[in-house]
Formats: sequence, C-alpha cells, structure tokens
Amino acid sequence: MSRENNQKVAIADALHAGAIRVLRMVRAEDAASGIGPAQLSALSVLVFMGEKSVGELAALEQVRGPTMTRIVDGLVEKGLVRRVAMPKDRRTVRVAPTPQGRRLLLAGRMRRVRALARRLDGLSTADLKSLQYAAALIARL
Amino acid sequence: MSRENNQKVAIADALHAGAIRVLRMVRAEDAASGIGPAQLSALSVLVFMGEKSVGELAALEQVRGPTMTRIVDGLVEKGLVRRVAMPKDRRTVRVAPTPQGRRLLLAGRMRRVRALARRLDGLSTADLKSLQYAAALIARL
DNA sequence: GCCTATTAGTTAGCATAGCTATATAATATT
DNA sequence: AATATTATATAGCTATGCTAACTAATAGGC
Repeated sequence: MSRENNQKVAIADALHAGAIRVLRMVRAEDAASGIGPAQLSALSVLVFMGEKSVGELAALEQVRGPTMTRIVDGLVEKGLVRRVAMPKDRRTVRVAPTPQGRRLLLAGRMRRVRALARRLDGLSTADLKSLQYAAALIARL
Repeated sequence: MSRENNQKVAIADALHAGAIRVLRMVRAEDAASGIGPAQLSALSVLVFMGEKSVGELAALEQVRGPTMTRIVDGLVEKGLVRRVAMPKDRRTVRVAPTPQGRRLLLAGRMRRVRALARRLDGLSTADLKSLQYAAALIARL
C-alpha cells in the first residue's frame, strides 16, 4: 500500500461518512410522501431517467427481478406508474411514471433538498463553492 | 426566495444527488457481510459511538422502539451484540457490540471504503483535496 | 418448420425491517 | 398508596429483500 493509496482510502472514508450524514439529514422528510423508500427510489429513476423495463429498473436499483416486480406492483396500485406492453419483444414490460407519480416524486425531492439547503445556512460563499465543486466531481466518478 | 437562497437550494440538490450516488457505489459490498442494512447500521452506531440503550439507538437510527427491539434481537441471535442490564434504572437495557460484532462491522466498512477509494483513482491531487475539504464541511453541518 | 435453450417477468414462500397498538415492568409523582 | 410516566417488549400489519420454480416469448440449431 503506497502513501497515495492510504490517502485515497482516508478520503473515501470521509466521503462515505459524509454521504451517510447527508442522507440521514433528509430521511425524515420521506415520511410525508406516504410511500416506502424502495418505491420512492424506483419512481425517482423513472422520473429522472425516463421509462425503463422491470429488469433495467432492478439492475439500476441493485435488487433482483422479483423484488422489482413487487415494487412496481405497489406503485401501479397507487396510480404512480403504469405498465406498458412492448410490441417489439412481448416478454418485456416497460414502466412509465404517471403525472401523479411525477408530482409526488418532485414534491418529495423538493422537501428533501430544502431540508438540506437549510443546513447550509451558516456557510460562507467560498465553502458553498467547495461543496458545489465536490458534488460535481462525485457526479463524474 | 432570494438569489442566495436559490443558490443554496441548487447546491443542496447537487449534494443530495452526490450522496445518493456515493452510497449506491458502495451498497453492493454489504451483501458480503451477511446481515441486513438495518442491523449493519445499528451495529455501526454501537461500534463507533459506544454502547447505547435501545431507545437511544432507535432515536439515532430514526426508527420506533419496537423496530429497534427486533433489530437488536437479530444482532443478539447472531452474537454480534449483547444486552446489558442497567442497575441504575432497571427499565433500560444497554446494547454493546461483541468482539465478533466489531470485527464484522469493521471488515464491512473496509470493503465499502476500499470500493469507493478505487473510484477515486483518476482524480488529481487538487481534486482529492477538494473532496476532503467538502467532506470535512459536511461533517460539521 | 420443429426442438431446445435462453430471456423477461411473475408467483410462491421465507427473512428482515418498518409501523401502530398494547402489555409489562420499573420509576416518579402526588 | 395510588397513579402517571417511562423503557422495553409483544403482536400483528405492510413493505422490501432473497431464492426457487413457473409461464410466456424469443432465438438458435438442425
């Protein structure tokens, strides 16, 4: 293990702790959405990346097929997504958010982001810039 | 909404997305630990913050009492924590990690952190410093 | 054109993890 | 002493994870 490698591990450790901390700060807001975390996360993928097959969703969410089937079941029951048959390959089912699904997700995300924004209040402009730059770096990892 | 406030919201948004991204990058490593995420997270609190009562743990983990009772049950069954009676107030039960619990948690954390460190490979020294600084800021939010 | 293999999704059944309501035991209050 | 409060546990519901096994559709080999 080189010195540079230890340095990277130390930074990864701090980053990991920071990510946990950030998501803990916003987690409480999700209760207001009325749906569970797995459904919320899958819906988020659909809203921000567009419609996906059940298998693609499962891969993106890092769960197995049957788990995603049931998450989608729950979302369909609540009218937040719909299943769309694919004529090309009739084995696959694409899942698309409904307007209600989109609204629910965006409202929930706004609550989370605002809760986090309030925590940034005491920071200087330079520190805000630092956070912005770091976030941009992470987006490209 | 002032311009500065919008700025903060935009940074909070990027930070939120970054936190989700970081935890997604490491999540797959947890399968190797053999225990579920709630048990792993509670054990992490006990290892890094020291022994806690069931109620304190529930508050820290943002879950209700009965949920934490069962998480602790699972950890006790696996020999990763033990319940310690408190003579001062015999209603409360303190929960302490066992040596095996400590080992399991530290090994799991190392897997996560190393997986993340590998993703930092292409970054310049300056960018690594930026991440380190940002992580330190988040730790103080 | 058929037979088999592969692929996509679902169904069934189990463990874990969240909740509320309620019970039990210990402590605090009047 | 009687009552209220507090800490945890129990019971029973829903949601979310898994593997194994099933169904339906497509792809490949002959």
